[in-house]
Amino acid sequence: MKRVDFTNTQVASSETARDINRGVVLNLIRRRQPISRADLARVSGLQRSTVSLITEKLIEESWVVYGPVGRLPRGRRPTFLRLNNRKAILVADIRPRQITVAVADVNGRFLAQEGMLTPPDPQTAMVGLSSRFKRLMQSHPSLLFEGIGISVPGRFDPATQRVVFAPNLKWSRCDLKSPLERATGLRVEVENAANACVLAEIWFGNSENVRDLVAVTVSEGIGVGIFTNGQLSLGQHGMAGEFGHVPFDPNGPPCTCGFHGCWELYASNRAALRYYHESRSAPENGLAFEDLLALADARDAQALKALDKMSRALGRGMRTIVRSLAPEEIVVVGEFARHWNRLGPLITEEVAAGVLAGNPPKVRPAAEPGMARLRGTVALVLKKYFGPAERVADERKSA
Amino acid sequence: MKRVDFTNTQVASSETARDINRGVVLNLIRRRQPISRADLARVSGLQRSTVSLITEKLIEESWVVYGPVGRLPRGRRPTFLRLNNRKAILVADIRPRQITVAVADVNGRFLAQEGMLTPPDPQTAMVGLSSRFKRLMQSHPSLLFEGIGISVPGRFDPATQRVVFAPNLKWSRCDLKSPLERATGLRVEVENAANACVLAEIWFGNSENVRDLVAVTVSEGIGVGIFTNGQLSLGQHGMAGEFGHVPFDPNGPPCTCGFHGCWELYASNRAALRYYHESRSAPENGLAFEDLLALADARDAQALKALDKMSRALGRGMRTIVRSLAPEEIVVVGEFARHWNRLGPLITEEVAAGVLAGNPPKVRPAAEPGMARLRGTVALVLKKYFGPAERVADERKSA
DNA sequence: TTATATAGTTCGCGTCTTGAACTTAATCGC
DNA sequence: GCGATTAAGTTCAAGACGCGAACTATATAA
Repeated sequence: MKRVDFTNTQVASSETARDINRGVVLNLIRRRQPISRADLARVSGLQRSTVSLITEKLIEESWVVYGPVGRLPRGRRPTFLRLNNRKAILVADIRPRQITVAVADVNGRFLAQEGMLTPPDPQTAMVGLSSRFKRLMQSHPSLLFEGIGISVPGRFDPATQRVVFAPNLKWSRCDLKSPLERATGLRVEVENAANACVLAEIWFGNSENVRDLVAVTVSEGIGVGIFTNGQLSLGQHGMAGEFGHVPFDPNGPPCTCGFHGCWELYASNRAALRYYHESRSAPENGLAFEDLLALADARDAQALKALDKMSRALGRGMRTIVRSLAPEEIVVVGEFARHWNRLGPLITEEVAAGVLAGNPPKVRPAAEPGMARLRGTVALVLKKYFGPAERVADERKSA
Repeated sequence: MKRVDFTNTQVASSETARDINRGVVLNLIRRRQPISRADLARVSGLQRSTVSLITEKLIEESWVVYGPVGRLPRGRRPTFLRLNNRKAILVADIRPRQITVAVADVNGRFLAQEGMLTPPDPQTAMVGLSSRFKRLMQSHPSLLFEGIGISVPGRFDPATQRVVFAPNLKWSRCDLKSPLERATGLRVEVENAANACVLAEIWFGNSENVRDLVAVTVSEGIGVGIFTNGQLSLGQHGMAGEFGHVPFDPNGPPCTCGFHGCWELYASNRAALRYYHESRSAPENGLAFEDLLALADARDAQALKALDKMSRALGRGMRTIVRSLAPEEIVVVGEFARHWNRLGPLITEEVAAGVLAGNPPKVRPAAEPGMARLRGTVALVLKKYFGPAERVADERKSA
């Protein structure tokens, strides 16, 4: 199965048009399934005949299957089409402490899921991941596995195909792709967790037609994924989005990155814990962020105050994102979002108060915070087969 | 239930392929002229026959003309093709104090240029611009004018087609397009000055194959233009790039934008003047930035110190750009760049010292700082006819 | 049974790129 | 000079694709 073809300047032929239309149809089926060919033609603007030919191929490639037959007040009944949920993706979300491995179908639904502790070195991790992936493939013999997607708490350099910056993970410049590809025989895609969250929102969330969106992942640190002009923005070495290490207060304390006063020192889970301990003027103990959330659940005043302070810092720092990127939406991913009813308005308020002109962006929690990373990596793999979720409108003039 | 717009998915046909190839050929001619059709075929990967057909049309549309005949050690001599320099664009660069109006040919060369003082209100400005444009068209009867490009020291909202944020210009929410289009009969394109500088570099500079570039314009304030994935990133309301109003020191002085400690308070021309006066512990007099540069020319110690300080602040603030966007290049536009030999290294040093991982971006002055805005607006108009300067490699699967 | 409405297919046509064959035009060796 | 060689540029049939009209299939309502 061919995938990409990089030539000097990208020229087009009839096949290019076919590929584009194939992507349009496939993505429409994905978003609006079940849908009839007649509706696909109406929605896409393609001819019914063209849609029939394209879907015939998609069915042949087993991306699409026939669904139920519809009912109409008059006329022949439409045959609905939908994605073939036997097409599946293996995914893994690597986090500093734990790795989650899962099997997902083409619709981003999870069919199996398991966890493992994150080993200290990438080699051990790759061995563990390989065996789990192989086991999952064996235990789901009816599925058609199309690839593997990995999300990492760091930046993945598309040029060198390596993880290059992961301060909260101790692995450095490691190659996660080739060992897994060799072990499983499947293509492996790796992406930063925040970027994965962006894809989750764009592919499986309600932001289908949003062209400029930013995802902010809040955990130990802060990661940001940038989606602009309908595409992920990666930057040199895949380093775009390190807003977590943009200075929030230049006179602030030192950060793991080697600099001072980074945003994530004020607005991450660790920051909230620090605020909590400061307010009790007690030394740091082994309290985990999860415990702080539990205290907040129990309406502990100091825990709530710490979360409030963290949220305000989060909102304040987002002003930098708004001024630099002006996204339409900011999606927040993080355990703290469990208290969105209380904390969301604080963030929104800080963001809105800092807008220079125009409407403030819509700030909202992720559709399914716990699944965002994993689901995004499903999209990461599917993107290669489906084409972009949104096709950038081209403003060329026709002579 | 709201009605969905069904025309939003962009489908392709043979004509789409043709348009893409037309753009590839036209841009190749632009960058490599004079060039033979045989070379175009070699470089593009298209067939010689296809190139011939495409160029025939381009010649018919008078975008391209025959050039001199080449020489080869053997074989038939190639006929070189080049852009028709009778194709022309009218451009204007609106700045807080002065507006520059010019005629440029398709290669970005200027054939006429004149200045006017910026009127206090947009209406008067539009009247003045219209009459100058019409006069320039009349005085160049042999040229084929294809459009008008305007650069403004503010943000242009593509949705409403209005200037929405221009704190250094007092005009608010003004429509520059329709009055000029009515008066001249030509299509008008408006864009922010920093974005125009980006286009100047990408189209006419040496950054042809750069996919992630940022332009920083330094004058009264600081403006930033973002180019990522081979496209300008505009954001909601065209507001992307307002790094000038990202907080540099949250405890700093108030800014015209209503907030405190913005970067441009520390790294703009105004900041340098302030540093100069502070060092002399003298009150602000009518000294213009141009005068400060003249003092620096004369090696005035305090003037140089002020510029040094401004440059270091510039470099420090660029760390935010590097961390958030990770561009391959940062292009600096501003009068101060006249002293690049001294100030450039200071900026580069501050930027390089703040890199989290990977190579630091190349920081360099604009190719032709004085012409960048104007030349960029030429590209702004041409882009509509030529298609994007760089075609984004598409990673869709080919069946 | 007939009229009407809708889904989906078939097929000829136009557009575009391809690639081989062909024409044009130059140099070089003899 | 003259043919061999080399390269530029053109011509043309073939192939791929989307279009759109005509056609088939299948439903409801009168």
